[in-house]
Amino acid sequence: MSGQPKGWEAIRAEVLRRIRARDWAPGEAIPNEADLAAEFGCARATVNRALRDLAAAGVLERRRKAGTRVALHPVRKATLDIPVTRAEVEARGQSYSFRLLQSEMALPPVPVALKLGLAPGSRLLHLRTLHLADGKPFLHEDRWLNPAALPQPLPDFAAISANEWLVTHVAYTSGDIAFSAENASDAEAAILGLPKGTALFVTERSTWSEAQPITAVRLAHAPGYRLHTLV
Amino acid sequence: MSGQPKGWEAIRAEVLRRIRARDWAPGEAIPNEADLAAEFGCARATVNRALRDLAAAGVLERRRKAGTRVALHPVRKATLDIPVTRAEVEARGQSYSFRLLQSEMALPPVPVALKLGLAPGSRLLHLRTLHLADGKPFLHEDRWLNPAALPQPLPDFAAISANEWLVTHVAYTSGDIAFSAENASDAEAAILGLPKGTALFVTERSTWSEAQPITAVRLAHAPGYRLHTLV
DNA sequence: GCGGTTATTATGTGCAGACATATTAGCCGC
DNA sequence: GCGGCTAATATGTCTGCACATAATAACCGC
Repeated sequence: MSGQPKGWEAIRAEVLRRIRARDWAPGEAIPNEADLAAEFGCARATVNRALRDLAAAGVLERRRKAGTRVALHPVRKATLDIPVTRAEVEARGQSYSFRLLQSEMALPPVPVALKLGLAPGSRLLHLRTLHLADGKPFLHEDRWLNPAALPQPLPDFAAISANEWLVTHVAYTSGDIAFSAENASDAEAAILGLPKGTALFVTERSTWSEAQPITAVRLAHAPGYRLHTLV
Repeated sequence: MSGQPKGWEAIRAEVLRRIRARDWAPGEAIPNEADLAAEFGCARATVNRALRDLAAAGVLERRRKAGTRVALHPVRKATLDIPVTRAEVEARGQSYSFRLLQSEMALPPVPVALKLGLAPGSRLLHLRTLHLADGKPFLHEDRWLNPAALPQPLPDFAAISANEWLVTHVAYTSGDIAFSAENASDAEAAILGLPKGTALFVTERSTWSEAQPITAVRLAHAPGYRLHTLV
């Protein structure tokens, strides 16, 4: 009817405005696509694009035939970027380097083997790497790699960090990430040059390619590390 | 030419397969939309939908005229759900409760005032809340609220947690979240019933409605807390 | 009333064509 | 060779139409 918004982003903005203004209250159904298209004077596909985007953001809930309604619990979703360590350090304007502390075939600890779903007794490549920013310890990486799932030949991990090599040479299909806080053990404190017990920000990740486990890694960040995101 | 995939998801899957199979290597440009549409025997809009989705996932990078290329640094994006504390506790199958420890108008510390962009001397409502899971300390919430930006009247925050009331009564337009690890201070350790120095997982959030600051909050999680997500 | 089948409805997706817009590549004059 | 203008090009978006699909609502026989 009245429509002056142009483009699907304008429509998204207007719908969002109405939700925020409580014109359309949480849990309440909003007009269907055809009606909105008529009101805004655009094609239904354009309205669809806008509403689909809001649904992806968790603001709306849509079901066929049932229609579109304002989400009751705005499950607020944040998206995190998971960069390569080198890029992360360089983005802070610091110089990046790393030292390979250990590289050997070994039997992984039970939790790692379980998590990756490996047969007992499978041996993996165990890498421990210290990443440095401006020469100071930044991150301790403790990684288990499944050679059977990797393209051969493997590189010299003292020359290229496993982190970086994997990103450019192995495509994973799925994985999971967990963040937590831990007190530094004696050993880890020594490696990072910190007092024992210092609170470390820990990232644990495991990745698969199809059904094959590729790697499980634990990253212990030096104090001051913050994972930041906008919503 | 050959195309049998049907639907934009099939096209996305096929493109992804080629990327993973290294048919199209990282950094390399892939055929343009028109060519792919011809190959798959579908409309360009359908290819566009698939490629747009992969670009949103960080797998592809697209620029007008420059074309589409496989992302060099698969800046993997993970989406986090940020639930209300009550829902989070109940999702673990535990019973939720909370205790309001403090509620008073006060002058916020400088970092908080700066972060919210407040004029010096502005007074805010300071709330401290202990959230419990099965009666045990789960989360210590230290919140500064800007009453000027809130709908009146304010509720009794001893009866409904600020967390929950805000979600259902105040729509924010933007905000930011940061995660870090900190050693528990004496005071915080006492509140959470932990030894001093315990590593705490800390979430800091601030939110705005338009240009108005609404709230800044610091959440200190008891040990064992993990933020988890799939990619 | 009750259970199960059928019709209706809102969203999901597809197509072909058109125009908009950002960027690059090439051209031109100096 | 170099700076700046211009044209070419790939993506971004919109339209109007069509059909598919999922889920509800209506109906009907019992």
